[in-house]
Amino acid sequence: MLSQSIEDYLKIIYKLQHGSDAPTQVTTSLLAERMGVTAASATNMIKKLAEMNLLEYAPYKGVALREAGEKIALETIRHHRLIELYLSEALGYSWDAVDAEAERLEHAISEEFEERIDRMLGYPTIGAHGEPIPDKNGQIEEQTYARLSDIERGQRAVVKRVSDRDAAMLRYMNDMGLRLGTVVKVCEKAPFKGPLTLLIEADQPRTLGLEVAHHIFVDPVR
Amino acid sequence: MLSQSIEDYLKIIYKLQHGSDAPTQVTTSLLAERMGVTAASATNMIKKLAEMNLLEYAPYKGVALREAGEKIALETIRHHRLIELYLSEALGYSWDAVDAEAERLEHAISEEFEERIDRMLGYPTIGAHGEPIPDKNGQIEEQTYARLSDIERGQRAVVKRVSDRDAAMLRYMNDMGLRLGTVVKVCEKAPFKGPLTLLIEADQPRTLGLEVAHHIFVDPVR
DNA sequence: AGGTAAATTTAGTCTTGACTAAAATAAAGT
DNA sequence: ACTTTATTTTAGTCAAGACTAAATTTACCT
Repeated sequence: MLSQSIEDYLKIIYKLQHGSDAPTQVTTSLLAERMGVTAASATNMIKKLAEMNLLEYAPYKGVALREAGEKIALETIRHHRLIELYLSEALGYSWDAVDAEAERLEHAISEEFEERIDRMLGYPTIGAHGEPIPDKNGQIEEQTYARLSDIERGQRAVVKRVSDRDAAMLRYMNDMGLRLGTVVKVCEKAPFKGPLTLLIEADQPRTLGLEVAHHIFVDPVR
Repeated sequence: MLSQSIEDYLKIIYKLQHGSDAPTQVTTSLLAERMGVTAASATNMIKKLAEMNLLEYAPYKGVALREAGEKIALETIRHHRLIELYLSEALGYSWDAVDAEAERLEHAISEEFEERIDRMLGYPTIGAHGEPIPDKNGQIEEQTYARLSDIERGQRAVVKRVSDRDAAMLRYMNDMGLRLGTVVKVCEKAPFKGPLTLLIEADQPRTLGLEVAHHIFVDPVR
């Protein structure tokens, strides 16, 4: 059994490698920042993980997962996303609360638990925030969506995925009526990186800052 | 936040102090054995817990929980038993599998999780193996039942609680048709600590070793 | 190409919670 | 009361995973 810490490092490296704003290199400091540790601590762990053949390590350059490391990362991500969805569907958790809870539970559940909630949820492939859920074999279907901030004026789009990095932002989106599947229309785009004016479903027009719109992924309609 | 290890020590001390076969003293070696560590390790932890005012420690004599320690123990036990019941009721876990899963989950869940499953279960007071579940304030109603091994020949009784220490034994009881609420009648008691012959509900008579019968707690009927 | 700033690694510590081996204490029998 | 045995504690290690401070490497700028 691998430590919680190791699973977290691998998971974060995977996300950095495959995320929507994926950096060229997964650097020590980036990893340290996401893990909430100092760069020195991250270096230590990286060396250990490289020793275990879980990742490729080029000192001063960065890291990349090896196959074994990616497998563990995907298994951990699968746990996380299944648990998030379960908390939301079966226990009535709100959008912004599932991540913190899943963060701890993902390391504590057994294969049996994973299988049971997977079955109860009907073998889902999309998580609570629209993320793809890796299957039991570690297969994952990465989708690429447009950012709401990049949608043209007048265009309509369906919310497909949101960033789960900031709970407060999720709460804000939720309060605005933005959920997965919500249809929005971009009415205005203020110049100089100004806010968008949106029509959310058939509601009143609302304005939304670019920063938030940048974290909402959509599928343009028609 | 207290470590998982500390919660486990406190929980085990509580159970040793209040269990059905409660020893006069909770000794270092008993605690070490239940924790699966050496006596030296247990001594270390005991000293630490005494330092934290979580327990009373008389070197070479034994330990007893102080109020603060008991509170934590009961909170941990509450988590454990609510999770066990949830696994069994909501996720279809078998009797013998819930303990191992709850052992890890009990340290990972939040207050919100506790409250949600508590509500979903209808604020239960009895756990999956018949144990009382402490309430949110740490109030617990300890019940004392007779052991099936002590029931007189000819007497009928209702299964109220079973020991959850041994998963294999739980599986065996389950296979025999023994559940909470099951009515049994003691038909025979073989001499020299021999087995019992039981009528389980309206089924065929079956024999049951004293060792197992010792771990089944019942309420005599009429 | 040289110099500086930023990023990274190294070196050495700390805490937690385990371990073994040895010493100390308590209990039990004659 | 003394000796033997079992239990408990002390002393000293170890591994994991964090930290700070110092040294090193890279990258960038003129």
